[in-house]
Amino acid sequence: MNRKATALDVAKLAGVSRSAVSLVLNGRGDGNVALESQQRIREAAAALNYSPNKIALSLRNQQSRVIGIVSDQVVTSPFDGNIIAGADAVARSHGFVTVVMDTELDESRDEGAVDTLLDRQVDGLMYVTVGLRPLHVPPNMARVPSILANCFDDRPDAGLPAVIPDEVRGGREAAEHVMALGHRDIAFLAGDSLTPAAPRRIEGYREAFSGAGLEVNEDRVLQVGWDIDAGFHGAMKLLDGVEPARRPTAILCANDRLAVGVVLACYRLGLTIPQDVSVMGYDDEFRIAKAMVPALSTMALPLREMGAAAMTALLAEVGATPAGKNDDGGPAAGAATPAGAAAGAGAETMVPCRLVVRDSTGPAPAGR
Amino acid sequence: MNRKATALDVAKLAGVSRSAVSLVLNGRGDGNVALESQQRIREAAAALNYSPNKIALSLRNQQSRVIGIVSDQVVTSPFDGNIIAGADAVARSHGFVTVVMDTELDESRDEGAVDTLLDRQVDGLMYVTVGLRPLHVPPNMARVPSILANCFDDRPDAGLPAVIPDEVRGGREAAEHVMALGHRDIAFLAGDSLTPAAPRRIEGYREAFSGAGLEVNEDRVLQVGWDIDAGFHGAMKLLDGVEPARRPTAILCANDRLAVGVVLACYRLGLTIPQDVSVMGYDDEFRIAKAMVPALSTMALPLREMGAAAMTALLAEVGATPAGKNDDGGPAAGAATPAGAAAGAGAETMVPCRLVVRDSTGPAPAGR
DNA sequence: TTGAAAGCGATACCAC
DNA sequence: GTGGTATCGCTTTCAA
Repeated sequence: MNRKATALDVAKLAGVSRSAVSLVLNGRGDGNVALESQQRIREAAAALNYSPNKIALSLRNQQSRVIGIVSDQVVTSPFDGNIIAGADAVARSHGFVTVVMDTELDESRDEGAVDTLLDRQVDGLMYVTVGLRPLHVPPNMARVPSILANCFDDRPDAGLPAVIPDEVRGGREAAEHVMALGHRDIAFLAGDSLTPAAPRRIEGYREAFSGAGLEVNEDRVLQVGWDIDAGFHGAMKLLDGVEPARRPTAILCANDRLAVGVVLACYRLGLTIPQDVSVMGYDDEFRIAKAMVPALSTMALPLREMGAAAMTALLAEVGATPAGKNDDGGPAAGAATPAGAAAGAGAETMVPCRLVVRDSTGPAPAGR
Repeated sequence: MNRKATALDVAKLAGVSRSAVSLVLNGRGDGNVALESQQRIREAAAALNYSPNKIALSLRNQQSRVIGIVSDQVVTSPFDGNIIAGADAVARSHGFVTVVMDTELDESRDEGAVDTLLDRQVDGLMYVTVGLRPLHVPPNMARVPSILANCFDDRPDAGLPAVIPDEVRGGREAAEHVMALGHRDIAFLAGDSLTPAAPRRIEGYREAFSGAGLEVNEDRVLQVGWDIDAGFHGAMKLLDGVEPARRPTAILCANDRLAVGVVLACYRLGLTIPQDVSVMGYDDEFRIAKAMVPALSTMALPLREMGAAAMTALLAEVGATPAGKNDDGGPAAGAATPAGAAAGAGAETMVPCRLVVRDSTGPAPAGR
C-alpha cells in the first residue's frame, strides 16, 4: 500500500533529472542522453517498479485514453455483454480502457451518465443497447467523438454513426435455409414491434418468399413476445389440435428463448424435431442454443463483431495510434472487424448475421 | 467539441481569482468570499456550464474516485452481470465510477488487468467471478483496498475479504421446500465438482435429509454438468423406462438451465409437472426461470446484493464519504445491503439465497 | 475578503 | 548531452 514510485524517485536513484527519465523511458533517449545514463535510468526504473501515473499523463496530454460506454441494460442482459466485450478487446489493444455506465433502462439517466463520463474527460463515447432500436441521442454526446452500437440515431438524417446487425438479411437467410430444406409452410414467431428487430426480420422473411416466388400466408406470422412462454403458447396455437397436413412444417423464431418454448410445446404434443417440424432460433444465445435438445439451428447475432467494429471506428475518430500498445499483458484478442467497419459521420454500418445449422432443422416431411 | 470551461474561465467572467471560484463552488464560500462575488461566481459557472475536470481533481487529491473491477467472465455471462450492476449502483451513489476489465477466463491476464487498473490510480479493486470459486488472488491487489465477490481467497487464512452466497443454506432450503410438500424421494442434479457451488449445495441437501431424519439415497445425486442437455440426459436416466413407483418425485437442479432440460425430458416422456414430478431450479435466471412453462420454482442467487455489499464494504475501506453525491443525476438506486455487509480483513460475508416458489413444484403424488 | 503561489506527476521546450 | 521550467486544472495555504 506504499505510494508508487514517481519519475522523480527514478531520477534521484539514477542520479539524473526527471527530463532524462522521461526521454529514456519513452524511447527518445538515443541522441539525447548518454548511454551510460540510459542504462542507469532503466535499472532504476526496474528496481523501483516504476510505471507512469496515468492520471498525470492524462492531464498533461489532454487525453485520458478512456472510452465511455453508456448502455441501456447491456450489463445485466443475458448475452449482449458480448458487444461490450468486443468493444473492450479492441480498446484494450490500443491501450484504452472503457468505463461503462448502465442506465438500467431509465432514460432519464442518459444525460447524467454522459455528463459523468464527460467530466472524467473520456476521449470518446459509445452508446450500446440490448436490442436494435432507435435512440434519442443525449445531446452532450456531440461534445466528443461518439458512435452507436446496436442502435441508431432517431433524428432524420446526419446524426451519429451506428453499427447495427443486418436484421433483414438475417430474417431472409433464416427463411432461405429452411426453404432449401424443402419447407414451404413456414411460420414466423416474432417478438413485439416495439423494437425494429422483429419487423426487420419479418421483412427479410417476406423477401425470401417473394424471392422464391411464394406467397406469404399472413396467418403464419405471429407477434407474440420474446420469452419462453410466448414461444410455447405461440406454438400451441399453431400446432395443438391441428391435423398434420395443416401444420406449418417449420417455425422460425425471433430469438432462441422463443424457440425453447416452441420445442417445449412440440414435446408436450408428442411431436419430434426436426422430423415433424423444424424449429429455428435467432441470436445463438450462449449456453442455450447449442445446449438445447435438439441443439438449435439459429441465426447468430454478430454481437462481438459489432462491438469491435464500433470501437475500431470510434478510435479512428479519436485519433488513437492504431498500433497502440496493449497494456494488459494479454494476447491481442483482435476480434474480427468486418470490412468497411470505419463508419463515416452519420453512416450506418450493417454487420451480417451468421447462419448456424444444428439439429433442430431438417428436411420437410415427405409429401409437403 | 469545443474545449470545456475551466475554473479560470469562470474566474475571469466573474472578475475574481481562481481560488474564490474553488471556495464558492465547494461550499466553503461563506465567511471567505463576499456574498456578491459568490453570486457572480455561481452565475458565471452556470453560464459557462462549468464542471471541474475530474482528472485534475484526481491528480490534486490523490484520489481518482474510480474502483477497478476485474472479472473472469462476468461481462459475457448470462446473468452474473447483476453482481457488477449492484456494485456499480453503490459506487455511483458515492460519486465513484467503476472500470471493469474482463479477462474472459484467461488467468494469465489477471496480473496485467490489475496493473492496468493500478496504473490508472484506482482507489480500490474488486474481483468478481461467474461462479463461486477459490481465487488465486493477483498479488498486486494488495496495493490498494480490495475485496472479492463470488469468490474467495485460496490462501489458507488472512487473505482478502470476500462476499459469497450461502450455498449450503441454499441447497438445504431448496430440499426443505420440497420436503414440506411431502416429497421424500428427491433427486439432486448437480453441476461438476470443479466449482465449490455444486458440492456446497449438495451438502445443504444432505443437511436437510439428516435434519428430517432421512437417509440420502446416493443414487439420487448425479453430477452431470451445467447445461440444458446435461439436465435432459440426467432426467432421462432418472425417469425413462422407470416404473412410476420407483421414480423420484422431485428433482432439484443446481441451476435453471439444468431444470429446463429436466422439464424437456418430462414432456418428452409424457410426464406432467408438478403433478408427476416436481422440478426446482437454482439461480432464478432472468428471462428463464420466470418464463418457463411451467414457471420454475428456484433458489435465487443474491447477485445484486452481493455486488452491493462488496462495494459498500470496499468503499468504507477506501474511506469514501458515505453520503457522497450521486453525480449521475439519477435516482440513488440504493441496492439493499444485507446487515453485516462490511467485511473485516479476511472475513467471508455470506449472503443468503432466496427461495422463489412458482409453478414447477407441488405436493408429492398421493401414496408416495 | 482577496489573490498569489505551491504542489499533484509527467512531458517538452529551451537554454546552458 | 543535460537539467531547469512552464504547463495541464484544481485545491489549499498563506500573506497582504
